[in-house]
Amino acid sequence: MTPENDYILVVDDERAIRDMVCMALSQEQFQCAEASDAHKAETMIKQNPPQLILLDWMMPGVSGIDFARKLRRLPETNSIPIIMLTAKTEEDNVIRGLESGADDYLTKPFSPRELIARIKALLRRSTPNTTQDIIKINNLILDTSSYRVEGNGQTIDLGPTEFKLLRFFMENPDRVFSREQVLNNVWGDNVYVEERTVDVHIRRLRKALEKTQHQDLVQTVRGAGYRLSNK
Amino acid sequence: MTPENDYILVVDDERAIRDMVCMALSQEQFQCAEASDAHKAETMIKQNPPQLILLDWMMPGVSGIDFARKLRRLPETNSIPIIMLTAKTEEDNVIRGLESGADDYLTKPFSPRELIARIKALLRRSTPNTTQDIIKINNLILDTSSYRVEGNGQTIDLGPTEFKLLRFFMENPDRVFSREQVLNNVWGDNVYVEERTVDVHIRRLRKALEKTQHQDLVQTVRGAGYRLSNK
DNA sequence: TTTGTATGTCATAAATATGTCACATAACTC
DNA sequence: GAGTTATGTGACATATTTATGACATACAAA
Repeated sequence: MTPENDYILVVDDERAIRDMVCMALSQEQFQCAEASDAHKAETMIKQNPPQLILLDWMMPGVSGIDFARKLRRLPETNSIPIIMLTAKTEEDNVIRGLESGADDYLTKPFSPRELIARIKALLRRSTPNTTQDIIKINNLILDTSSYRVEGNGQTIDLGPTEFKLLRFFMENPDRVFSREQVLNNVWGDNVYVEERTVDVHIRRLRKALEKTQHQDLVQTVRGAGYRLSNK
Repeated sequence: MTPENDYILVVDDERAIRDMVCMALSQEQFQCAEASDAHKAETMIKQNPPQLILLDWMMPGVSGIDFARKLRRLPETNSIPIIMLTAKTEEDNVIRGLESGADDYLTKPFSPRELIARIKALLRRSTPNTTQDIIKINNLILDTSSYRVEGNGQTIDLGPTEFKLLRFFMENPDRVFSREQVLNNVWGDNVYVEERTVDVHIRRLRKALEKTQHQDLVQTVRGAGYRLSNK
């Protein structure tokens, strides 16, 4: 499993624990990914850094402690929150865990609810820096948190409707939507406007995109609707 | 006791606990201040915000939970890490504590070493955000401790609300906030004022900023809200 | 109390966005 | 190519959103 964006990485050699945790996470709308050892975890983190790591203390090969230390040393992983999971309850271990760079420490068996609560507490603190919802397609960058669109380095000015329209298409690239579907998704249901109104807004969007050499991005599919090309 | 700068505030009605904790803290070079109830704590926090708060769950008058919630609601105290101390060990309480805004939760009796380790783990993470008394964006310098704003060398005079507003935007540059979000973050929740009031204060802020050649810093994003441009 | 500053709200002006129409173009059918 | 249909495009009246000045009230300092 390789989630697209924000997700929590569970690193533990015990399959049962991983399953239990992932189940609990998914019920709270968290994306979840698993790794059975430190090596696999490292690869996954490199490819797509998670928002938080749940790390088992004991693992074959590299121990959780060493792995945490390593993550803390690298600037690109340094700021990812780590919660350590372990059967070891002795005080010394807790302290060693925390000192190795973990942000929190939970002893097995732990309650899923407490785990979730601790995850949320950690994310609450660390998200503000990370929260950037950016979608990239074909040199086009749309940032939903700053309401900015950039193409080939230049800023593109869009009206509210055009922004929503582009966002919708960028969230579903390469898919054709009928005018009715566009209306329902961008304008919302229960709003009545002429279907041809979509054409006009597509026009306005295209015009704005032309200014930064994005010629054929929004394509017409005759008889079917429109599509944002990803090719 | 009123430490000058960075310090950790211990809020607990039990003197013995306070003494024990402060002893442990001072051995680790942490400054320490004590408060025996929420009311006193509030006054101290207002005068000189601590770097971290150790908060007892049970206190006469306002409970630790309610106090934590309150701190989380106010923007100026929102980022101070809280560790909750308690005799209550039941899972539900842990969760309630964490959900009320605490960052960590320790049950009495706890080992001073574990407490220290958890404090360090929290500070390690939160210091970068909190310690920055001075925020700089685009030739604008805002000093949260002296309530001064300077732009291109000149001092800018702002009213309290405008200052908080600017501070909020400077802490979250390049992000668009709706009027409602601005109200919640700058005025605080549970305060009812018209959304349009934000417009007026934005106007006053802009006017003040104009005097030092900061023309287009606070931008309107039609249909969405306002943004402090970082570009 | 007086004086001065700060704050929230309103009314109105100004700016911008929106939906629709009419007509131009392009695409498809036969 | 003529006829037919779907889409592109500019213009425009209207609606919506934001800017701004004024004002009454609250609050604090003198």
